[in-house]
Amino acid sequence: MTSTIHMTGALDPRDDWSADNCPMARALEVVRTRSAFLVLREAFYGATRFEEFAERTGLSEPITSARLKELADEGILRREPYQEPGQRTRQLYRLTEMGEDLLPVFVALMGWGDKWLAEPRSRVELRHHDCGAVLAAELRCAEGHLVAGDELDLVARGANSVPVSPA
Amino acid sequence: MTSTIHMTGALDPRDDWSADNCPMARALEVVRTRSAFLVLREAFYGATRFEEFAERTGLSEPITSARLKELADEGILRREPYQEPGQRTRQLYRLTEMGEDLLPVFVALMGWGDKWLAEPRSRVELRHHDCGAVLAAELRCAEGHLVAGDELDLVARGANSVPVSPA
DNA sequence: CGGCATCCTTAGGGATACTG
DNA sequence: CAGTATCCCTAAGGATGCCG
Repeated sequence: MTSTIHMTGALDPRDDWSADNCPMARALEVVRTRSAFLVLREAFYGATRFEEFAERTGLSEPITSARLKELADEGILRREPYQEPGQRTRQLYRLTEMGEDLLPVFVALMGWGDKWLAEPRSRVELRHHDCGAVLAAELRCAEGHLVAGDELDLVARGANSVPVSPA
Repeated sequence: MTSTIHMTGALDPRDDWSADNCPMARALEVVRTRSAFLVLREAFYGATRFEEFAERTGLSEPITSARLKELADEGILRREPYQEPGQRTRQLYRLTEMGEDLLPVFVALMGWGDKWLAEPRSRVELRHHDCGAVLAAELRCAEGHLVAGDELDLVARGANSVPVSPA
């Protein structure tokens, strides 16, 4: 099979979708830097305090600080004040719903990395908590069909005719 | 719900999985730069010739050249010689199976970008060719269950007991 | 402990010019 | 058309030091 995405309709979707208006590109911007990725990964692992982030990511404090601030400004992390007795008020950083929604991106990355460049093979994997089975990110349509790589069409939003591939 | 990933077992999986041995981080390395992402996106759109890549991505030729070479070296693109009459032999660049397998990553990015930062809203979407329904990247386990963000366990590979979350 | 300011090094990427 | 080589600018990120 070939995973080329078929394009249909009058306009070349790339014209609408290239450069700044591409949702993939914009999403990638959020995760793209090594530091942002590491901070988010540790957030998924449950880190909440500044020092946890700095220590677990291995990032310098200035970078950790900058990334936490940016991610909070973008709405991906939420600051939550806390106070330990005798200490001043500090901030916790938690994933917002927007941040949690990044999980499929991370799982997709993990699946690909595990399959294709796992040397040395990671000794760790993600499982479904309820049944213990291994996780994967799957491509499915709203009808519930598993979608193979050559069954994608890129179409104008809202068009309701079933698109016909030019190929 | 919270999407914190539960960690189970004797070893802290992060110790095995942090830094260089993290499959997510390694996967991200491949797509991370703006140029690599754009080249891959156009490959999914069906670009094969050098000039197509340079033109559609808007990247300079040197960068296009470097990225095509790197992606080919990494096994994500494959060079394929072709010759037009009277011309010297040139190369086409096609996605390998390894490259095609990146599709869920792109779809996951797209879904997130569409949901959370689509302003202006993209007028384009991905559909299932056969039924016309909109696509999404879903988290499912090998048993076929849809997995919510708080139902993940990070466990040592191959452990066969159903893990119990410490939380 | 939880940060911010400063400085410096390196990697990403554009412009331009050149080659087969 | 399909690239390379060179040069330069900018952004990512570490080290160090300071401050509440």
